Amino acid sequence: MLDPKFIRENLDFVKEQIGKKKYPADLDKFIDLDAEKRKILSEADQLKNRRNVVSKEIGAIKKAKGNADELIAEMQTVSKSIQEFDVRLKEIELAINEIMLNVPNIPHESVPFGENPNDNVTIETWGEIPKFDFPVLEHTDLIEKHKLIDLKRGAKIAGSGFPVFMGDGARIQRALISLFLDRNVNLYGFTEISPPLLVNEDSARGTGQLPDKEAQMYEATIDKLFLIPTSEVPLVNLYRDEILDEADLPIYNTGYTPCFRREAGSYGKDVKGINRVHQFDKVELVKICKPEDSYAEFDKIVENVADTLKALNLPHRQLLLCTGDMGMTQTKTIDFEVWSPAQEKWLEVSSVSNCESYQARRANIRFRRTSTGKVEFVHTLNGSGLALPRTLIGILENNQQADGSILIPEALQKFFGKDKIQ
RNA sequence: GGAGGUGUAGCCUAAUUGGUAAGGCAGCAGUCUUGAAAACUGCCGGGUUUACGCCCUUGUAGGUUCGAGUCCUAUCACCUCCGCCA
Repeated sequence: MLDPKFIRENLDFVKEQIGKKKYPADLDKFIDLDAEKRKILSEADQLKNRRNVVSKEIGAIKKAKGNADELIAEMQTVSKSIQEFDVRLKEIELAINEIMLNVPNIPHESVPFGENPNDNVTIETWGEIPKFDFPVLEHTDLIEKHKLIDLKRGAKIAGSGFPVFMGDGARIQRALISLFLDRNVNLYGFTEISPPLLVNEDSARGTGQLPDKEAQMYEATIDKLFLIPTSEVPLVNLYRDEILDEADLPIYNTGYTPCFRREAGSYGKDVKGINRVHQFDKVELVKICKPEDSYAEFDKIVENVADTLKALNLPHRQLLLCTGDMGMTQTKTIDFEVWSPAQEKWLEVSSVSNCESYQARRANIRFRRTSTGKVEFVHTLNGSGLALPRTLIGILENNQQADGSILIPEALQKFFGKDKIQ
């Protein structure tokens, strides 16, 4: 959510900026409603003040055994007016809220304008794209050959897109999770969090999954809970409706969770194997910090993620997303993509974003600045570090050998327990 | 799932038959001091306002009332006991 005051005072600028993203919003209507709201609020406040003052008088008169019938009669009509104002106010606030929840965040000045993914900018490419002197197998073949993942049985017990990891497949998943968490905690200073996998409606709204991405989430309707599409949701909502101490910032949280996504619109080649699935594992990075620090913290997350990909020796590139390809809540996003030699394309394994105060405003996460004593919204950032399935594809495909075996990256070996799959 | 109890600001604790949230601790600033402690003064939930001020806040949402921490309804969290359960 954007600052209503900022919109009011910079209407043209905001219109221009959000026009660069693909989310329509009726800001003119907001301006009208906002003006009406403030008018009514001030009138209602005056009446409430009158009621408070007179009610006190009535109390004093009653105590002195006097007659307050006239004042009480007046207050009856005043109270009725207040009630009418409050009803109208609630209607307006509901309407404003609906608009505001659909106004996207304003892109950072460093973000390139663009219509679609073609306009994203590659800012760094790392590693050598491997050359093979034998026919390259796709990950779908490799997982079958080594019995790492059983897609058919997964489809049987749950549905298409619910892979069953088994044997070395299950083990390498566990190894990757351990590697990621250990690095995030020991090298980058994050605190490990193991959160609930289901969240309530307020949490889903707090991080911006509702109302924008409702169709992407599985819902436990009887209990009004949502299966998390990313641990960003619980990791940020931990602090919902809180005022944090300045001394506690920045907060660095990392968490491993399964993630659940309905992904209704996907089809075709993209979903082959484990390229895109309904349930997958991910280790997430979340930061809560002061506004003036968020872009430095953003750069640090990007560096951390790149560092981990290098540790796995995975050829990858960084993309600065253009305005048209960004999500609603972000001001700036850098995607990390790993090279798939069999599919001959780049696969997204991480997305690092700064939400500035957008999520904080929605989720009402603030901090008290010691120097001024004032309460301000925090900035929130998140990044994957990393998502497992495509990272696994990268490892399997890039490290395959002529004899069909797969070498395990050195950094992963101590977690995996051996140096190859064969 | 059943029964009972408890929710007041960071923490602890008051508030008469309904009369508009008292106080303490911690914390922050200042005075005093060589420095510190102690003592004293002010601040010490949120919003809004240049400011004075005003509005909101007793878990949450409603209701009754001129007026609700207090009465009524619903709901949530925690504690105790019972049941079920990895």
